Amino acid sequence: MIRLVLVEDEALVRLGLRQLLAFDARIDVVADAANGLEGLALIELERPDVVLMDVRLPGLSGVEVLKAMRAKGLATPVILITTFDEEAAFLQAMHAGANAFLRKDISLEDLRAAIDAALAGERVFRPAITQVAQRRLFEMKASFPAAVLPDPLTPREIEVLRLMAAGLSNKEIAESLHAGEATVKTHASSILSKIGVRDRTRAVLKGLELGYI
Amino acid sequence: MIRLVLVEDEALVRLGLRQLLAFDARIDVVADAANGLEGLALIELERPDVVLMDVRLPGLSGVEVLKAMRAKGLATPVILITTFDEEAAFLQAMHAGANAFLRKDISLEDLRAAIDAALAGERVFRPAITQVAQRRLFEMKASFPAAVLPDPLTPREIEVLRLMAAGLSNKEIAESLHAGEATVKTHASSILSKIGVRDRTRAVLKGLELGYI
DNA sequence: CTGCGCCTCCGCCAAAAGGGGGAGACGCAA
DNA sequence: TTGCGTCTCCCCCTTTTGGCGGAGGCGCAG
Repeated sequence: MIRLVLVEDEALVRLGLRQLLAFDARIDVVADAANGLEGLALIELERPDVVLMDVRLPGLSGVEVLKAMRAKGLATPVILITTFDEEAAFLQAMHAGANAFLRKDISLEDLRAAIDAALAGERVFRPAITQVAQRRLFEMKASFPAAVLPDPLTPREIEVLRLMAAGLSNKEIAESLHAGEATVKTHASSILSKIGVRDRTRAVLKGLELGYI
Repeated sequence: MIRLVLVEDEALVRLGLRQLLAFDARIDVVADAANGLEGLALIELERPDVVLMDVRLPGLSGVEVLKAMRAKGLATPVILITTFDEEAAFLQAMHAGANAFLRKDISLEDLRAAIDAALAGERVFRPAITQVAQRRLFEMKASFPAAVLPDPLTPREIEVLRLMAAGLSNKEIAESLHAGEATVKTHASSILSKIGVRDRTRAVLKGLELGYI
C-alpha cells in the first residue's frame, strides 16, 4: 500500500484528487491538509511514502513546505501540482528537490505514472509542463542552478507588490507605507527587474503566479 | 430523483463536485460538460431538473449559457458557482435569472440547500457571497437593474484588454492589432471607464474577475 | 433615411511609470 | 571591523499612460 499525504487548500480539488486517487487501489490517502503548515506537520507525523501537494497554499507555499521537509532531512518524494504553468515556481520546485511538477488538468494515468516514478526516486516533469519551462530546465542543467532561479523579493518589496496588485499608484503606495514616492519607485524598479518583467501589470500577474500575492 | 447537469471545465473540480453530489442519494448527475457550448447542448438534450454550472468556462461563459437557456425558453433552475467573488458576474447572473450564485468553497449543506431552493423556484444568493455584492443587490432591487450592470466591452475592447493582460504596451497592442496607437488608447480609455478602474493594472485584474481574460 | 454603436484616428496635455546613477543609515553576520 | 543586504531618499531623464474633445467611415436596426 502506498501511503500518500495530500495537501491542497481548495476543498473541491482536494475531493477531486482523493476521488482520482481512489481509482488506484494501491494508494491510501492517509491524511490531507488544507494549508502548508498543517501539511508539513502531517508529513512529519505520518511519514508517508509520497506527498501530493499544491504549489499555492495559504501560509506556507508548497515549495516552502518542500524546502522545510528537505531541511529536516525528509527525503519523501514530493509531487507538486499547480493550476497554471508557473515557471518560476517550477524552477524553485526543481531546485528544492521536487520529484514531479504537474498541472491540475492531468489525467489519472499521468498522476499514477508520476507517483510510481516518484516512488522509484525518479524526477519527472514531463506531463503538462510548458515548453518554456522545459527549455529552461535544460539551461538550468547546463549552467548554475541558482542563475536561473528568480531572485526572491524582500519583505518590503512584497508589500509594495501587493499594493501594486491592489491598484495603487506609487504615490498611494508611499502614503500607505509611510514612505517617500522615490522609495516606492526604487522598490518597484527592483521588483520588475527581479521577476523579469517590464511593467507593473505583468508584475502583478507574475506575482500572482509566484504566490507573492 | 433529482436530475442534475454539471458544467465545469476543471476536471478536478468536476470530480470534486460529483463526489460532493454523490453524498446526496436524491441527486443523479445525468451528464457533465467541460465547456459552455457542450453544456448548453446537454441541457437542451437532457432537460434536467437543475443545472450546476461554473461561471467561467471556455467558450461560452456560465452566464452566457444561462442567457441562452432563458432565451430558448428553458426555465430550468441554474446554480452558478465561481472560484472568486465575482461581483459583476454575480450581477449579470442575477439579471439573467440565475437561481443561486455560490462560491466554490461551499459546504455540502450549502450546496444541497441551494439545490433544494432552486428546485422550489427560489433564488438564493446568501451563502458565501460578498457583502458588497449583497449591498449592490439591494441597490439593484431599488433602482433600475440595468443601471448597476457593468457596461459590456465590445469585441475589440476585449481583444485590447487581453493584450493588456499579456503585458503589451499600447504601441505593441497597436502593432499586434494592425491599428494605430491612438486607436488603442481610445479603446484602453473606454475599457477603464467601462469597468470602473483607473489604470491597466486593475483593469487586467478586473478583466480576470469578469471572465474577459 | 436616420440614428446609433463601433472602429478608426487626430491633437493636446498632465500624470505616472520606469531607467540610470548616487548616497546615507541600519542591522546582521562573518 | 568590514562587508552585505535592506530600506530610505535624491537627481535627471525618457517613455507610457490616461483624460479631453473632436471627427470620419461603416454597418445595422428602427
